[in-house]
Amino acid sequence: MAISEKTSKPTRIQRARREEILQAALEEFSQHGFRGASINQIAKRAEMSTPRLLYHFKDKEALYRELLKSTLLLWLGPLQMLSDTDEPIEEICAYIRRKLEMSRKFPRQSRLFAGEIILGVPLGQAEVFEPLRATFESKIDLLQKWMDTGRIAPVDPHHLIYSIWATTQHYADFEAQIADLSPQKMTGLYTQAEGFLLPMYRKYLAVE
Amino acid sequence: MAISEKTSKPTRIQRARREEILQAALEEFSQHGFRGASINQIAKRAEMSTPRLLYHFKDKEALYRELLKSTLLLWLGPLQMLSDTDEPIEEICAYIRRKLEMSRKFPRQSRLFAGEIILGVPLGQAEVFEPLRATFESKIDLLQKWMDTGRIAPVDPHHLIYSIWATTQHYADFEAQIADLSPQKMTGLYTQAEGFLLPMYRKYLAVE
DNA sequence: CCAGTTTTTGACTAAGCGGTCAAAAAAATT
DNA sequence: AATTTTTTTGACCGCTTAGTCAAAAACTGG
Repeated sequence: MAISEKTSKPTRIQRARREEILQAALEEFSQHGFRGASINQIAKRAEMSTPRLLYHFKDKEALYRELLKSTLLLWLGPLQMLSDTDEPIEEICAYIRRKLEMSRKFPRQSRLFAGEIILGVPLGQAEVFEPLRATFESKIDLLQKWMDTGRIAPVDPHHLIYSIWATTQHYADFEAQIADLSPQKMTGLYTQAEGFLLPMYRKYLAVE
Repeated sequence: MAISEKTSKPTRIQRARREEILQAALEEFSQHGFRGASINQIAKRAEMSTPRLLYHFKDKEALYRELLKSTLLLWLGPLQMLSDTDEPIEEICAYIRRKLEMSRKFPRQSRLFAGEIILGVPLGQAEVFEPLRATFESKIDLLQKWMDTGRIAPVDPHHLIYSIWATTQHYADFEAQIADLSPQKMTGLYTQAEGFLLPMYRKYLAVE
C-alpha cells in the first residue's frame, strides 16, 4: 500500500526519504515552476526512481503542495514576530532585517513562493494564502494602532507592508538580474540593502 | 519554405499572424513560464494548428525570444526617459509614476519578465539583459551626479533603482496575492500606491 | 529461521510534448 | 486562365510526461 494512503504516523525512515525528495523538489520547482518541473527530474536529483518517489508522495501536486505549505510557514515567521512595543519604528526595522535575512538564507524558497504567486498556479490559491491573511490583517491593525496613537507617521499600512515585502524579497527573487547589473557588488549586497532600506523607512515613519 | 528562414521583410499578413501568435504566447508564457507553456496550447489559444504556428516561428524558443525582446523594450522605456533636470526629485517621482502605470497597463508583460528572471531560463540571460545594462549604468551615473552636486540626498544609487523596480513591479507581479489580501481595495490600488510611494521617496531624497 | 509488513524495482500505459513533411489549398503574379 | 509562390493542413515521428502495477527485495517482530 502506498505510504500516502496511510493514517498512522510516519517512521523515521519515511521522514528521511520525504525530506530527500522535498529537497530535490525545492530545487526543481523553484527553477521551473509547477508545470515546468517534472517528477522524473526531481526523482533523478534525489537519486531514486520515479515510482519510488511516488510511493512517498501520491502525485506531483501533493508533493508541490507540501513543499509550498512549509515554505509559507517559513515565509510567515518574520511577520508573526512583529508585535506591540514602545519603539514601533525599531520593531519595523527589525522586521525588515529578518526579511532580508530570509532572502539571503533561503533564496530558493523565496523564488518558489514568488513563482507560485506570479504564475497563478490554480491549486486553490485562496487555500494557500489563508494562513497568511489572518496574520496580515492582525499586523495591519497593529500598524494602524501605532499610527492612531501618533507613534509612527500615518501612511497606508497595506502599502507599507507591500513595499517591505517587495523591497526585501526582490534581492532573492531577482538575484539573477542584480548579479548581472552589479556583479562587483554581490558581496555585502544584503548589508548594503539594509543600509539603504532602514534609513528610508525610518525617515518615512518618523513622527517629527 | 518556412517564413522564418526568409530574409526579405514580412508582408502585412505575416505581421498580422505573428501578432496573433505573440498575443497568445504572452498569455501562456506569462502564466506558465517557458518550460511550463506549450506551443500546442499557444496555437489553440491563437485558433490555429501547431504546424501553422511553426510556419511563422521556427520553434518555441524563437517565439519566446521575440516576445521577451519586445517586452524588454517596453520595460526599458520609462527608465530611458529619466534625464537630467534641475528638479531631480520630481524627475524620479515621474519615473515612479511611469513604472506604476506600466504595471497597471501591462501586467502580463511584467509577469513574463519577472518569470524570466526568477525562473532562470537559460536562453542566454546575459544576452537578454544586455540592452538593459547600458541604460542602467548611465542612469546610475546620472543619480550619482545629482548626489555629488547635492541636489538629492546621498544614498546608494543601485539600491535606489532596485527599490523602485521592486515596489512598482510588485503590484503587477504579485497581483494575485494583493487581490487576496485587499480584495476591497483593488479599485484605486495604483492611486493609493502612488500616494504611498511618492512621499516616501520625496522624504528620503530631500536634501534638507 | 520464519511470517508479515514495508519499501523498491522494472516493465508498462496513455497522453502530451516539440517538431517534420509532403501534399493540398489559397493568394499573388503573369 | 495558367503559373508560381505563399500559406495551411493532417498525418506522423521520437521522446518525455505523470502515473500504475505486480512482483521482488528488504526489513520487521516473534
